[in-house]
Amino acid sequence: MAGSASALTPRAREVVGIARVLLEREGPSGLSMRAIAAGLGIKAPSLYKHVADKGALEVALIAAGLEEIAEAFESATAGAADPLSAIAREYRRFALAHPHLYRLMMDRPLPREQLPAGLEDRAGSVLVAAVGGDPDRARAAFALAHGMVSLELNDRFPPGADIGAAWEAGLAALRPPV
Amino acid sequence: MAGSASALTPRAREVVGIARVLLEREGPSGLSMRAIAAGLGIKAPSLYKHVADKGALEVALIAAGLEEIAEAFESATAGAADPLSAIAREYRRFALAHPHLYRLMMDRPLPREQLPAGLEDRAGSVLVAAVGGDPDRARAAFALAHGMVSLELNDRFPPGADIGAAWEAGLAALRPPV
DNA sequence: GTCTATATTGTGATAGAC
DNA sequence: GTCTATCACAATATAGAC
Repeated sequence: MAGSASALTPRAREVVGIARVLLEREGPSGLSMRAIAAGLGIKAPSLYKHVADKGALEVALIAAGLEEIAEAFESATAGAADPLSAIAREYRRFALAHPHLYRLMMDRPLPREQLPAGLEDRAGSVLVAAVGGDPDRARAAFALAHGMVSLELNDRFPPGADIGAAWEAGLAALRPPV
Repeated sequence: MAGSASALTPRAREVVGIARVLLEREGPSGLSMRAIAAGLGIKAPSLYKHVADKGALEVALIAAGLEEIAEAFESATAGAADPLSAIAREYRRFALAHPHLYRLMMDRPLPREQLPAGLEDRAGSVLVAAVGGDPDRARAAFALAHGMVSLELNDRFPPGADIGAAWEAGLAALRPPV
């Protein structure tokens, strides 16, 4: 069975909440079991009563991020005149607001079997619609967006670059014909 | 002074060579000073007679990769009818052939002050020409390419996806008008 | 549900002899 | 240019008491 979303106990939810704060504030090296435990005022071994291991904790963080993105896409495109631009805006906003979470979500294969069923498709289908129905075009748009934010987060564009203009150049090319 | 390419001694070049083999064969966790030394038949502390520290070693790996890409771009576009496609083909080939080196090169800010002067621009100017002269379009093309290979390397496309078709959809949109 | 104590394994790096 | 010995540090995770 794919998509067995292991239900979290309330205390486990607190653990994940602290983990997210720590990740976003200190970066990936701040995401240690010791630090998470300290954030809750307990000791590291106690965490293992609430989450199986560090991997399960990371999966919970990833799932939460994906859900946020899917929701943002859905509400941003509802009745939008230019849904592709709306999605792009939300995508960039999410990545810049949560750079460490974004990297945790993207810099590795998706743990598909441990994610709620259908979660991956939720954001995907909105994007396919926004480019006019062609899945290949949607994948190119996904790559454009992921490439843009990942280059921006890693400071890979030259100092004077107009990142907004680069986005617009890419979106103009991929926008569906009127 | 930017671009102070610290000249490597012949022995240092051997160290970097082994490091690259190890990185590509074992992944980033295989790139330890102990393992590199073992590959040369010496002990880890001896490495510090040849390279300042692990960071300098990584910079040397990154510079070598960038030079390979710049050369590939230059020879692939010389007299090419469709230079953008030629660049895309070389870019993807490089990333798929050296996935761990590619990630080492891309998943962090560029160490610009420690790189040979002009290296970053070499690949960049070829790309700007290939999209017709617009730097914003060139940055969108860069993002598309980086996004495509990074999603492919991390298995982020759904199982049935036609990655070649997604590339073509993106390139068709960014190709300069005839 | 929390604790202490501990196992296990790893890392990069330095001092100083030869 | 290489060695041995070692520092200093960090990590995830388990056992077993309370």
